[in-house]
Order: sequence, then C-alpha cells, then structure tokens
Amino acid sequence: MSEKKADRRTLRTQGLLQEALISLFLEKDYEAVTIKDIVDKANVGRSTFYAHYTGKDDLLRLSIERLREFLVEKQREAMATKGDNGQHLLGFSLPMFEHTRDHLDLYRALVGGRGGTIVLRQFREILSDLVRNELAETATKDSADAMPQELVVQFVVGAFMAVMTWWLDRKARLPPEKIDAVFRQMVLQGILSPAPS
Amino acid sequence: MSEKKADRRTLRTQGLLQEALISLFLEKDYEAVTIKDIVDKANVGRSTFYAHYTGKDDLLRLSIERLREFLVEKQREAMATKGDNGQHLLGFSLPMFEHTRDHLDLYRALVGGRGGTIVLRQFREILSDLVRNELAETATKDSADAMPQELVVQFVVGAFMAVMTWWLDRKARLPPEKIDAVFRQMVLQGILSPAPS
DNA sequence: CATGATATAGGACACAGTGTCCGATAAATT
DNA sequence: AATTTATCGGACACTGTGTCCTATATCATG
Repeated sequence: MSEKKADRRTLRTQGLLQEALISLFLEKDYEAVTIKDIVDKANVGRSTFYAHYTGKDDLLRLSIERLREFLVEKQREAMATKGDNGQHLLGFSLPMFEHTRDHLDLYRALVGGRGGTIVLRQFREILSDLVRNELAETATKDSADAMPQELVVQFVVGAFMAVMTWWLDRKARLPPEKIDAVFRQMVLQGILSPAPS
Repeated sequence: MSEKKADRRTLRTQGLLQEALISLFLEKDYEAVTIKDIVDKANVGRSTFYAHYTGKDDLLRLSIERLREFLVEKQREAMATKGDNGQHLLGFSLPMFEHTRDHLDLYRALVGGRGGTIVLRQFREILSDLVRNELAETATKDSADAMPQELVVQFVVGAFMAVMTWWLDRKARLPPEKIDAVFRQMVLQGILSPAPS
C-alpha cells in the first residue's frame, strides 16, 4: 500500500475515532450508532471523519484489524512459550478465552448481542486464519485427511463461536480453563464420549 | 393473540410483500433493500405497507416465522417416518440439508453472504429449538450429563451452521447424504477419529 | 344486489442520516 | 519563518423513513 503516515494530527484523530466507536459499542447496537455520535464523542469535525474513512463500515473494519494484529501476536506468544508439550492442537482457544475474560465488556458488546454482520464476519475470518495455521502445521499427521481442511477449519471456528457466545451470555462464570476444556472435549472427541472429571 | 384474519385483501397484500422481500434477497443485501423496493416489486402502496408492518425488520421476522413452521413440520415428518431405527440422534440434519438443496438460491441468499443479523439470529433460534427438542428426548441416556444441555445445543447448532455455510459456498456440490455424514461424524465423534471412507 | 365497513393508493409532510464541497483557521513539517 | 497539510464548521443535495389524510376500490353481509 502507498501509505505515507507521518502527521501527528492524523494519528490523533484516527485514534480518537476508533476509541469513540468502541466506546459507543458498549452503549448501543452497530446500526444505531451514527457518524454524528462518533464524531461528537471523539470531538472531531464531521468533515474530518470523511477525510479518513469512507463511512461507518470503513472505520469499523480498520478498527477490527487492530484487534487482529493483537490476537495474532498473542497467538504467536502462546505457541512459543508452551513449546510442543502436551496438547498444542487447538492452542488458540485458551488464550482466546483468557483474552476475552480480560475484556469482557468489549467482547460481550462485539460478539454477543450487538456487533453487526461486519464484526461477526471479520472476527470469524480472524479465527479462521488462526485455526488454519494451526491445522496446517499438524497436517496429515493425526487428523483424518479424508475431510477437506477448510471444512474442518470452519467447523472448529463455528463451534468455538458458539461455545464462546454461550459463555458470554452467562457472563463468563466458568473460568477460562474450564470452558476451554469443554470446548476441546467437544471438538476433538465429539459429544458422545463421556466428559472428563 | 387477538388476530382476526378474514379479508382477502390483507392476505393478498401480505403474501405479495413477503414474496417481494424474498425475491429481493436474491438480488441484494438486506440493508440495501428499501421499503420502496419492496412495495414496488409487490405493486403495493407504500402507506399500505405500514398498515401491516412497523418496518422492514417486522416484515422480515414474520416472513421467517413462516419458514419456521415449514421446518418444524418437515422435522416432525422425518421423525415419524424413520421411526426409531438406527441413528435418530441428530435427525434434524439430513432433512435440513435436503431442504436446503431444494431451495439453494434462497438459502444461499439468506444464510450465505447476504441475510443480515436478523435472519441469522432467527435461523439459529429455529435450529436451536429443533436440536433442543431432540436432545430432550434422548436426555441423560447416552450423552454426558456433565455438560450443560444448552451448551451442547449451541455447539451443535454452531457446528451445523458452519458446515452448511461451507457447503453452500461450494454450491452444494456434495450430495446431502455425504455432507450430512461428515457433519454427524464431526459432531458425534470429533475431528480426531478417522473418517468413514 | 345494495350497503356499510374496511383496505388500499397516492401524495404531502416532517425528520434523520449520509456524503460532498468549500473557505477560514489551526497545527504540523521542513 | 515559511509552507504544507489537517481540521473545523457550515451549507447543500440527496435518500430513506414513518405519519397522516382523503378519495377510491374492494370485500363481507344482510
């Protein structure tokens, strides 16, 4: 991309706008948030908004991309520290649950109730990339190669989103380790095998 | 409800509006469809629309409820004809895949790409009810009772939606029986067990 | 078939939100 | 200090929404 980032003012404004959007998500649905709301909360002129983004969706997409970078790094760390002990197969899940618990309000707003199509789609995509990477490393090793990889990825992500939503709806009462164990159990062994503990 | 249905005119208009909405879904996204689009395609006055529905969402919700009735009945049939032979555990899935294949365009428009938050949420809810019923019948029998029922329901529904979306994205090339087998395999046995042929 | 009830058509209206454009002002870069 | 560049704030056209009203057409019923 031919991006020339330099001026402090642009960085400041973009930061303010993204913060404002996220903060507004804690109050109301995505559709309900107007550009006026955003620029008011950010103390930015309305025309300035359009100097940076083409519209609401644009700002939202770019904001979520920042979350992606964060998660990818988090993921990389987790993979590194844990080395290749025990079960590294669905290694993304526990860090995700932990990160979610640390930012409960935000996730409840984004993934739960609120958060329109865009957020969900993009969040799904980020997770898909994570899972795809993991599965690529352990490819054709222990998993059944009779199934298309991408289908397995989508299955895992769909299951994860479902479990996470259930967890969020109950205000994350279970500790991350517990819900993670249940998730892994169901995905890896299915719902017929007896549960552990 | 204090519903007094009688006049042919109201039935006619409501039918036209619902058909128009669905037909428009095949062309563009939910957000992109305006009320003007709907009433134009339905050949109905704009004010007449508001005499029946409070807005776009209202019409959409009621339209999907018709789909629910259809699916519930379909489900009831399938349960009856198959009796209690073989595996009736995830009995909803095969009929769903078949029904999807028979109305590919509609499902690709609703569940795939298009179809906003409302459709997905409501569709999820319908599926959840189906699965909940099934699981209630076979409760505490073979499944692990250590897991909350509702969590299992959400897991199954999430997995199903993921598999179905994958299937739809590839234009449902696999026959319903095949994709159903894969789905059942993954949900019941997990992704670690070897796949059947 | 006549009559009263009711649904519809179509237009006027106020309103909210979007996106563009422009000139004046403020702040950054060099 | 000079110049480039971002911001501000208002004006403007535009689209879509939801309400209200009246004349007209269609239905249900006796």
